[in-house]
Amino acid sequence: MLSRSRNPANQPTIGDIIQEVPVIAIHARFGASEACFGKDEEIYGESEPADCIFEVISGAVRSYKVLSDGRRQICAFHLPSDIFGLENGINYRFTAEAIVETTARVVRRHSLEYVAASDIRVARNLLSMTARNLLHAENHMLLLGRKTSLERVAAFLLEMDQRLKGTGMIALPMCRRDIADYLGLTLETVSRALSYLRDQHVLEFSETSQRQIVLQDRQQLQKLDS
Amino acid sequence: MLSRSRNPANQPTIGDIIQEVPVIAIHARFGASEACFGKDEEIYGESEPADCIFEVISGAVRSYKVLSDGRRQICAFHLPSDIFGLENGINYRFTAEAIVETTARVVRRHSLEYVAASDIRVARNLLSMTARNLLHAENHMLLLGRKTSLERVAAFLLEMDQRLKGTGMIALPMCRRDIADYLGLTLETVSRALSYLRDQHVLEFSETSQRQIVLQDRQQLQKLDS
DNA sequence: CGACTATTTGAGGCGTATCAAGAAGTGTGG
DNA sequence: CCACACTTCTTGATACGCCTCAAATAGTCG
Repeated sequence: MLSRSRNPANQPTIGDIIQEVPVIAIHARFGASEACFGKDEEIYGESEPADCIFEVISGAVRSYKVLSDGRRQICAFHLPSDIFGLENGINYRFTAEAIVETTARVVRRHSLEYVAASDIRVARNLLSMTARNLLHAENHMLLLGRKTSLERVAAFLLEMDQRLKGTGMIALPMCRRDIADYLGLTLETVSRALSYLRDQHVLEFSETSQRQIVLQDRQQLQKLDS
Repeated sequence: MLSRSRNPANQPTIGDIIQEVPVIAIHARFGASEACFGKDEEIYGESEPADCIFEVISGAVRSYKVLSDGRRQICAFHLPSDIFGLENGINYRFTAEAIVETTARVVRRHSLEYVAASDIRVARNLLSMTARNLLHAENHMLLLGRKTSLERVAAFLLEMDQRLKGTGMIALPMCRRDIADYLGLTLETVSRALSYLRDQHVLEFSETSQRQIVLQDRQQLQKLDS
């Protein structure tokens, strides 16, 4: 099972949604294709018709909402093997942009819905994906409503470490402003929190880049996450 | 169709989930019963086994998470005809408490899942409910991450007005602290925002109670909501 | 009526935002 | 490979919005 083997965290891929069929078969069954997006390129805009569903192959994507005066809230980052663009209504609820050069598998929505209408296992996978997104959103509400800046940054680092295979070596694809807009802070506050954690020997920046972070004391981070 | 007639906003009731069967029939089919909860009584606790699904008949319920030091984030208020306690995982993700004296229809989870496993229309209704919850959570993330206290209170009033039939007469079942914990603020800040809106003639308190609010300028509120 | 809870209002403090400047990193063309 | 422009990140100084603490008022219920 191709789609299972690269899926340790039990997150369904588009292959899993149509029941563990190897990715190759999905292409045949759904006419899935691949698309490539440059850095900062928009993949779709908020309230556009939601025609396609995407699975990140490589790169990273941000999904966000904006207020009329430009304040932005990033609601999720999508990393390789993540699915995004799954909608129940007619239109997309977010704008999605590639954070770095990104390739994605693209499935037409009606193809998937056609199968889901007759196959209850497909429908159940759609439900479990949506439930997973809901779980993440609810935890993020607690973070945005009640955690301090340090707690937010600690939670972010733990989330990224976990999603980037938990090696303690985090290669962040996104800039400080993206992190800030995800955590409901400013980029300066994020930077200060990271510097503080570095001074406390909880983490280290790599020599080459401030986006490469090495976790040195995960227990301390977990304590900060409350 | 009983369940349709009291359902103008197209929110599925437990009746709708099993396809528009009148409520009477649900009781027979699922063995649904009714339960009553006193003010501040816990309905279920976070991470308890999620055995039951509830539909508010009368009253109001809050669903919340807490941090170890007591900070609380209310993620949703449940009003009459709302369903809550629907989980995809094994355990509840929130604590649910009655805000006032509340009666609810109770359905055993496995009864519903038994039907959903074979009936794709039931499964699709479960998906659409979860998607609706997700939509609300995502909008609330924007509020918690990026809106000012005044914008949050304005958004709250508009949400409550809409859910309480949009008459402009809002009888809030919850106290200021509950509102604050829903909006990621303190109760004093909520109180100050409401007083400010009263001074601006955007709303009025009823003579009898500060929980009865009359909206006088909804346009102004919508402007504040960004 | 009296005890208790909920709400309002005020004064002051704190945490994060804002503004600003410099350092570090990245990319491009010569 | 370096020079230059540009973006990203860090750090400092200050401002401000919301929180905290406190007290008075209003509302609720026995």
